Amino acid sequence: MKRFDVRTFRLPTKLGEWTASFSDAGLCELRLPGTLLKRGRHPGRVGKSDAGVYPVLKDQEGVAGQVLRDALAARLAGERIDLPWHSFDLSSRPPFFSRAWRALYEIPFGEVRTYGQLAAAAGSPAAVRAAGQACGANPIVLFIPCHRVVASNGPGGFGAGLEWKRRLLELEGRKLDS
DNA sequence: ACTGAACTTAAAA
DNA sequence: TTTTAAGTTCAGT
Repeated sequence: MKRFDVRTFRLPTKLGEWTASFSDAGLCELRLPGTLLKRGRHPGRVGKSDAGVYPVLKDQEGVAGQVLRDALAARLAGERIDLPWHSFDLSSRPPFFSRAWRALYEIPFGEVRTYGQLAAAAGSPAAVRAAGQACGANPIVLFIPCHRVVASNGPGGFGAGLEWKRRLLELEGRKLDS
């Protein structure tokens, strides 16, 4: 069976240069400026920037590309914009992660949940640590809102750095504290 | 095949 | 306040 190819693009925004990857099935990765895909797991982990290696996503890259550009710009401007779940390509991911990401997607704009609540929503109430894993492994930052999950006692962690978690929550009118 | 760590948590020591 | 056990996945050995 032919393996579909993945095309990666840069997306310059008012908040730095993001990176997006598309497979034939849809958006399979969206990461923050200054983060790099760590092979296998932990996309979004901090690493050397690879800005410049990929072409800039242009309007003529197709509907999916335009939709993503517009949605990203809108979100960074504070608008409540979501992308349809079916536009993501989350194939071949471990079962619990898939359920956790789906549960993340269900968290409304501007609201937050704890890792415990996420684990329960994903079907395994005791898998709180795994919930953290799933957040860290989230391939589509922002639109699968792993930034809306905080620890029961504090802010919790964030692969790309807590600065980003705070920034993304502030875009939704939330302060990262408690 | 095992072990430890990972964006945790609640309860026990 | 510190320690521990728990569910899921992956990296390292």
